[in-house]
Amino acid sequence: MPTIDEIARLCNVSKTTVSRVLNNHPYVSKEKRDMILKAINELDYTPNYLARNFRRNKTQTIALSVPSIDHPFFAQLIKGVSHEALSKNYKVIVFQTFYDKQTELELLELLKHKEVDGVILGTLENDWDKISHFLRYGPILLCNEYHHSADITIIGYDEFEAAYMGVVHLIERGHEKIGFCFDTPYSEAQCQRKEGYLKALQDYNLHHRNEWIFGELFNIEDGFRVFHKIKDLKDRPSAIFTGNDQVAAGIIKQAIKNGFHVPEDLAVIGFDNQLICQVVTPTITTIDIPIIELGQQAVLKIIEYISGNTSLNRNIIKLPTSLIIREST
Amino acid sequence: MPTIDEIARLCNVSKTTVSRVLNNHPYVSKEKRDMILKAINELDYTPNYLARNFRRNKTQTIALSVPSIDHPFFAQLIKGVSHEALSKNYKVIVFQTFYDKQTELELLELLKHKEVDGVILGTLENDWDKISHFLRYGPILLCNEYHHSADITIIGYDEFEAAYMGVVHLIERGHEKIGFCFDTPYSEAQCQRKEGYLKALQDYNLHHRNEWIFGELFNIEDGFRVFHKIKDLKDRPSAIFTGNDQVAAGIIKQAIKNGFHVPEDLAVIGFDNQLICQVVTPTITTIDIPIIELGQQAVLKIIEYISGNTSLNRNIIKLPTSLIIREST
DNA sequence: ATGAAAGCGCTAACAC
DNA sequence: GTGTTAGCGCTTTCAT
Repeated sequence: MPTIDEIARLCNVSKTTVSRVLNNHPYVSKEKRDMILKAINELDYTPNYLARNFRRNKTQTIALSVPSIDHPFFAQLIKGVSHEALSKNYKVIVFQTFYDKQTELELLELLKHKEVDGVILGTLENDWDKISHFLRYGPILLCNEYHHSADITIIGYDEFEAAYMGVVHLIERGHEKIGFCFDTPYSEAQCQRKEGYLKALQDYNLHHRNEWIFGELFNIEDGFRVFHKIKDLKDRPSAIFTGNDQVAAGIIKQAIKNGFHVPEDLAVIGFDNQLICQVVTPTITTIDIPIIELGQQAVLKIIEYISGNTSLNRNIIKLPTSLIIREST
Repeated sequence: MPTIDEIARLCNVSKTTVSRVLNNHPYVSKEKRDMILKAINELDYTPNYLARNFRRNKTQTIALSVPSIDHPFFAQLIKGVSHEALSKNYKVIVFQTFYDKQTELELLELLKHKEVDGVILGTLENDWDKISHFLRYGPILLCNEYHHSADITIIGYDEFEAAYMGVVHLIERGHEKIGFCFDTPYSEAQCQRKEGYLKALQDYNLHHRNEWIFGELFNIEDGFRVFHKIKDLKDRPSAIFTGNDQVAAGIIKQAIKNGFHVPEDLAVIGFDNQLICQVVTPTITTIDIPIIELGQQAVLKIIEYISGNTSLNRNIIKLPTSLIIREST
């Protein structure tokens, strides 16, 4: 591959001038510019980005963490982030934590090693004080997760309100015994949802039982399992807020198989508004989340920080959610 | 951040010695090694990978192209690739082509710019001669796509056999009028499937009609649409090979909605064995593909090429597939 | 408007 | 075993 020196030599100019042309700097005569451009074309020259990035001390890369790529919610988040990043000339490396603390810390090492310019955490496995320590190596922001005090930008939606909205919908459908599902108990986002659930019950003078609350639920198979737990209960809820379309689909599938009518015997509400909602019978009522926008916003913010235009500070951005009513409630 | 020079100065050694310790070279006295390790620890020093990679002329990054991330098949492929790459100390950047030729060529520019060390194409949008030109900048290999003559490693499975197996299953279930779906007509992989379909019909003395063959089918919504096309046919197929679980799910969903019995009125077979097969009613018969292994193999191969241990040549690797019989056939 | 020269942080060929 | 030295390809002062 030719280098900038060869172009310079060929054109009888200094490499400074070639560099100026490459970077669209002013103060290069049209004459020289044209000559250089011609040489670049003829030699099929491209700047070596490895060298350029080294010199500029920038990787033009951002890291995105997700628990697992093959989860529809995160696949969409990745899509949003990748698309926006690309249009801003950034590359994205996706890092799966598999819900593991250590793996998340390894991701943050990328920042320390100058392998990425910034990190978007789409999931949060460690306590914040383990993570904040890495802020001195580059910007980090939270997307789709929440922390009560971290001094960084947090991009998400109102988890409390979304859960409240869903549970109120169930109540308005006449349900008085409503269950609740979540994934990881240490997620503050999940805790906010639970508060929304409890607040809705309280506002309508309803009560819950602890045995109606189920944790560690992530996918369809978990939904299969939780249905059987519900079925075996002496005092069963008549409706359930699942917090996850996959879990909702799993519950519905097993419910039908076991002779339940949905929504009559068990109403189910999902979360995320994934395509699966439209394909399950009955179709699934759910909460729509603007996932793509979540990713876009995160990219725009992290680039702002990388460029140094803004200094890091606490900044909560909440995008709107909406209830999508279908057949399962 | 401290540099290698500071460590060297602190320890009264040359940076060469520090570098040797960093890279686990032999011939460093235990005494100096310990002293250097201690200094590294105290100063919280990490090598600057931007500099190291520049020096070594390696990015330690591979690119993976997929049509779209939020497609379950590709999400799993990404998962397989990422996981394997990580364990080999490579980063992965995922690139979505959105089935666009130009976007694919932009991805290959990464290779030219030295932004990645190698490329795994999980989809193929351009003619091969447009792509082969980039081989001089680094290794490229095909995963899940096929080309009749490209002189590179191609990792996939026997598309012909998989389709043949699926169609024979339908025939054995008593069907004589069998339809076929595909996504893009220019994909050689898809063409091989079609040949498998035709061969199966031929071996059992059956015929097809051109109106039973449907193209440009990718997702659930496309499945919705194709069902209506089938329904409106005067002479309808009684079974359909969809080549895609999402499409199968869409067809089934609409079929049920329109009073069809599945599989009695219309048998449907999917492809990929995604989780969706287990959640749709009836559950979907499909072809299982070892997607994760596909990704792993691709990574191992590309790293072999990057390391220069092997020179590029035509090499077809086909992993085994299997029929998973469920309720939709 | 242009060029000379320094240097980013690291590795490796070579000498001792 | 260890150090000296050159240099990867580029950008960026600074001088002219």
